[in-house]
Amino acid sequence: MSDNREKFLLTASALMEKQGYCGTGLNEILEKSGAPKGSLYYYFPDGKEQIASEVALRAGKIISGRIQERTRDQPEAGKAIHEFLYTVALRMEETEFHTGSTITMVAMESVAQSQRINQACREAYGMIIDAFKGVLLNRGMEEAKAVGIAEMIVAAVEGGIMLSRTYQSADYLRRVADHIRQMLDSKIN
Amino acid sequence: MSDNREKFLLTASALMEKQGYCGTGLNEILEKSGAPKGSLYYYFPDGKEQIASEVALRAGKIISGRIQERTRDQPEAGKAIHEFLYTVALRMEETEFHTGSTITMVAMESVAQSQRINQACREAYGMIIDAFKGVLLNRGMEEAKAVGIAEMIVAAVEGGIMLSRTYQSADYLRRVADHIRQMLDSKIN
DNA sequence: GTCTATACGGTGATAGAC
DNA sequence: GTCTATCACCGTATAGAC
Repeated sequence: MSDNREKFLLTASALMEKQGYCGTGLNEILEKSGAPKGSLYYYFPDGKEQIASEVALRAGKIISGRIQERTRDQPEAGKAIHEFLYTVALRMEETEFHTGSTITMVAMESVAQSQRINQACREAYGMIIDAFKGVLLNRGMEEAKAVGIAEMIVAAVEGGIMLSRTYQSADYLRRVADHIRQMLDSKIN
Repeated sequence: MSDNREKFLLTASALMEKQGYCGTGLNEILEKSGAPKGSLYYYFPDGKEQIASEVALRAGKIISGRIQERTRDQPEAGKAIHEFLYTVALRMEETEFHTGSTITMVAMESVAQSQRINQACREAYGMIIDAFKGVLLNRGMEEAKAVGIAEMIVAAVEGGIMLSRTYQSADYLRRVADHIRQMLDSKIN
């Protein structure tokens, strides 16, 4: 829990979110973090692979945490998730669309690169799916149905983020959010 | 339209689909394609950037073409798209999940890398969205509605492919396909 | 915990001969 | 059209001093 370790991981997250795993060099992370060069392999003895794994897990924790927090006060599932996704869209605009896809960036490359990173990405996505599932369960949806719908939400949202990133317009994600809300409202039957 | 140029582009497509833009080296493409080393910058004077752009555009053409062909004989939109997506799922299983995401792989990295590649990815996604839109229009859906739904389909499918890739299970994509069919059938009202 | 130095292979790209 | 040689730079990782 050292300060320099934390600084390093934070910078690595930002850079990999923007450029991906292969596109981000250790030297670049070192530079931008301002962390001491000598301590890299002290904190991360397994090198880049370990760093990327921790970046993915960290993102999974943060995002699932945000989902829980920001949906807490809204009793309707559709409205709660819709509001959350709109804040994500806003954040994408504020960060020049270099945000909202840490896990995706690392996950896509990991399949051909590293078993360890791939496993971390699975766990990270698992946390997010579980978070959405929790929102649905708390509003009275039955377990079996909630898992499937939570997966659908994650798929649609990740795709929407990807389109928004490519076209540099958060409206793709917003339309996905609108559709999800509409779907959830109709599923209440 | 030389043979060696074609060989080269084909190999580049396969490798970038698997490993992404930064993760794929020109030397690797050269080796695996068997194309002559000396002709790389003769066919692609703008280097890697040009290659990736052509890879993305090529993928857009191929995929949109497949959508048109394989949905032609099925009069119901929901069923047609569902069947198409199931063939994609099958193909993912057959290729160890290194398939179905050429544009996505290149697109995610391109935003921070190259304006030119990014533009090519927009056009490529445009072709795919148009292809799905065409399927819906041909079955009688009105224009304005069709664009939005086509975008939703692409978002959900891309997200589903990404989850399938990460978890090495085509069932994520299949569940997305099931959901899309259900959605389209209900939209007929 | 942090530093410096360094090893070693790889990267995209270019020049000039044939 | 293709080849070879070569460029300058970058990548990750390690060793050993402090």
